[in-house]
Formats: sequence, C-alpha cells, structure tokens
Amino acid sequence: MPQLSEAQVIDVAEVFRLLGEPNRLRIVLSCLDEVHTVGDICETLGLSQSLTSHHLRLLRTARIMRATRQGRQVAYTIDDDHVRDGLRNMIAHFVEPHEHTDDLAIDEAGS
Amino acid sequence: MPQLSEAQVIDVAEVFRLLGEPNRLRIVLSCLDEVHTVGDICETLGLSQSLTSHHLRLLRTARIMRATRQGRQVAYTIDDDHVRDGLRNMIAHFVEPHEHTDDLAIDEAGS
DNA sequence: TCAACGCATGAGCACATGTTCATGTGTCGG
DNA sequence: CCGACACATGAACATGTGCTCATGCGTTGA
Repeated sequence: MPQLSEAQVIDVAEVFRLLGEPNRLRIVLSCLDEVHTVGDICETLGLSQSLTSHHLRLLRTARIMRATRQGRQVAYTIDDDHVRDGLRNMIAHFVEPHEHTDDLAIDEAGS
Repeated sequence: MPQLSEAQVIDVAEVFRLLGEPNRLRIVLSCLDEVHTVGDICETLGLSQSLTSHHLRLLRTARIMRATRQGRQVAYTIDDDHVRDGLRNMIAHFVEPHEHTDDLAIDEAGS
C-alpha cells in the first residue's frame, strides 16, 4: 500500500467503479473538453433519456460531474480535475500500441 | 468521444471496472512497486486465499497483472505500464487536497 | 393558467459480481 | 511414492447493477 489511506483507497475505487461502465465512461469522455446538455448526451451516445439521467445522477453524487441549469435544459461538465487529468493521461497512454505476451500460462523462473 | 475508438473505450472501461473493486485495487496497489506472492498478498490485505486467487485471475485475464512461478509459490506483478502510470498519476493527484465549489442549482442532499 | 418540454426519480426485473466452501492441480521434501 | 504446501478453480448464494417503464418536478411560451 503506497501513500493512500484506507478511506482514499475506497474513494479511488469508487471513481474507478463509476468509470468502469462503458456508457458512463462514454458520458464522461464526451464531457472531457466540452459542456453538454442531457439531450445532447442522449442523442450523441444513443442512450435513452432515463438511462442517461440515472448515470448522470451517479456521476453527480460522486462529485465527478456537475450540473448547471440553462433554462429548461441542464448542462453537465466534469467537476473533478483529478478525474479529468487521469482520463487524459489514460487516453494518451492507451493510444499507443498495446503489446503483450499471450494469456494465462505461468512463466518459469529458475531457482 | 475523443480520440478513442469504440473498442478502446470498452477496454479502458474494463480496466476501470477491475480497479473499481476495493480489494482488487488494494491488490494492484500492493504490487505497484514490488513483486508479491499470493501468500504475501493474502496476509498483507487479510483476504482469504481463494478470494485473492479469484481476483488475481481476473487481473491476469485482463492483462493487468502477470504471474511467475517461483518453486511452490507464484509471484504477481503489474504487467501493464498504462495501468501502473495511470495509478501513480491518480495517487499523486488524490494526495493533494480535494477542493470543491458548492454553488450550483442541482445538488444532492445526503441520504 | 395551462400545456408542453426537458430532465429527474422510483419501482421492478434480468443479469452480473463478490464471496465462501469444497475440491483440483502443480511442486518440493522425505 | 507420498504427504504437505501453495495456489487455482468450480459451484452456489446473496447482493449489486444496468436498464426500462412509468411518473413526478421545474421551466418556458402562449
């Protein structure tokens, strides 16, 4: 365990858990650089309004995103710089080629 | 969506999902800088051998960790530099104080 | 005031997931 | 070869989670 307290581990895990759902990750990614209304997100990602709202609620509660009323509409944006930077970092790394040795199989190391 | 393909979004979400479980995150964090055997991880984190092995299997299958036999024991280490760097980055950011502006229309009342 | 728009929320269901218990597989000492 | 050690794996169960359907709430325009 590095320099993270138990509570911090829980918090980080919670953020990862929320970003671990494809639709939710897409929502967050779509708001990585821009601000979008709920309707925009629905249309862009092809999700139902209800589902989008449910996901946004989770992201809001976790302080990952923030909502702002604009008349009848509500605009969402990322509200956590750690998450934003972390995502940018992850994206940058993931764009590079991903090389790997084959699955399973426990390698041998001499004794 | 930024510069990530649909398949990449799925992959990133999968990594986040696996890191989104506290015990699994603890396992990965414990192997962030060092190599540990299954027994070490069990003892350090206070998890049952079976549970630890199940989690390690998931992390192995997802190419996040790698196993190496050392006699009777099996040592695990992180096998994905993206994940390692991403985690280090996240940790570094999470250690800093977490500020949050609480203005705004839609707010969540605690439950 | 009223209807329509835009979004939020609760209920409910099918399915995924974390955990434990029991058992299987590979390895070393004697 | 045999027993013990270290780990992997399957089954089973309780709980969590994503999704849809229906409905509620706030806002704007007429």
